[in-house]
Amino acid sequence: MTRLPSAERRDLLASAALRVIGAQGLGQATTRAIVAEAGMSLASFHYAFRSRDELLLEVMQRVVDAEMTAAFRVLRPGSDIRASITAGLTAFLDYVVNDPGQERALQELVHHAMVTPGLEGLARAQYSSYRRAVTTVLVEASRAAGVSWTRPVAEVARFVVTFTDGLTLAWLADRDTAAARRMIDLAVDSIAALAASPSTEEPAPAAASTSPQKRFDA
Amino acid sequence: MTRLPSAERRDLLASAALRVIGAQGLGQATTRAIVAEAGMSLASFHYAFRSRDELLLEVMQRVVDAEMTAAFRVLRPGSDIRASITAGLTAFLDYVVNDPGQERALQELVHHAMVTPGLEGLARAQYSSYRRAVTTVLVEASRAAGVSWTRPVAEVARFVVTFTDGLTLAWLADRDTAAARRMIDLAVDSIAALAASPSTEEPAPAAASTSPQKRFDA
DNA sequence: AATCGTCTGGGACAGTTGACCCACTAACTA
DNA sequence: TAGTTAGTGGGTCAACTGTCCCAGACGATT
Repeated sequence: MTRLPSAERRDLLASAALRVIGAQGLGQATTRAIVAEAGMSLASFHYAFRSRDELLLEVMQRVVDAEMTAAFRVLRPGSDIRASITAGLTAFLDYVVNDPGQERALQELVHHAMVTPGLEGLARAQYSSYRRAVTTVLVEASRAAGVSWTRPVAEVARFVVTFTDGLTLAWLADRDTAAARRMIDLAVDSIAALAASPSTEEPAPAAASTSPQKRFDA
Repeated sequence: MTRLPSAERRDLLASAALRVIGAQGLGQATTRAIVAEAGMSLASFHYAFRSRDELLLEVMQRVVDAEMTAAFRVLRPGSDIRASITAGLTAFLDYVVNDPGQERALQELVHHAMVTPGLEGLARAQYSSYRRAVTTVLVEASRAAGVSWTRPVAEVARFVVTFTDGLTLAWLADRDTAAARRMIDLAVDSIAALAASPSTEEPAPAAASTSPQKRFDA
């Protein structure tokens, strides 16, 4: 095998681990399976990582980054808030459909973190950075469309993440993309109902209560 | 250990396995850990089950049943569709909060089924029976309230399940019950927006408002 | 009471796993 | 060139895992 700097080797092992976890589950992601996927020997593994747990930690951090940069990068906020939301959710679904393993791995790693002593906080952190990314997107989208959210943006962001998580899990289980797109349609209505135009009194589509007339910006 | 009929022993082992999986994850749910939790010997395990996989299969089927009977049993459809939805979702959240391990175990088992050859269909089946149960509840609730759904009930059911899954995952990760209840408020608006009184062509005016104060009653 | 099938406990076994060690090689440096 | 560091391969180890076996104990039937 060619000689590689340690950092790059860690990279290779982490992405190999991600592939194995996505395809066969965390339980099958043994050090041997991972190095086989990466095409190196066991010794190289323990040269780059002190232990399997250390690798898993690196994989988790890496996945969150990838998720945020890749899934929401495509968003192009426009003047129509509904179109923006649709585009964002559709891009997310496409991302999942395109690489189901990564998403599967992500969820399995979250579960792993939840039950592993010392890693409990990681699941929480993963989620909070996840929501923060969505919050940024939401603020940007509402600004571009000239609307404001009728609930705190953090709350809207949590709602969006709640939906995408459920969407992901369902799609991973039954791979019904058409049904997933129908869910996006419904979700768009729900989320758009939380946006109100401050200037013109255009009634929100369908009907959801925008009872507290208080507006939340950024 | 006292003498037990085989069926009851399978029962004991299955629920012990469920507890172990919920508390420590599927990876730690070894045959030894399971029999220790159940308070029996290894031999008893292989007397009741041919293999660990067979036990896991039984656990999965059992969990779906428990979920459906326990989580939705409490629903008492009333004349107000919003109240019915709120009650249903709140009951579900309470169920999760009350026994987080079971829900954690459920999700982990779904992931396990998704990557295990021969069990791929089980994840799908689990979801479909899950949705069927929700469908039943929705039909009952709309009938009691004298409203109809503006989208196919199956679609509404999928929407509800999508939401509850996302809600569950988020709560398991950060245990923020107050935030979860706020999500329920938002979801209730979204779902109620899909119900229309058949007498009027227009969707329900959503006179009921989202009051952040009434978050704590069910 | 004798017998037989049901059930139990302890122990054993082979395979797998994470971790590690040591001799070896390639690249860089002085 | 010689020396030093960074990286590698293969083999090894103890621990753990799922599974199995066997000697025996219980309960019902005869």
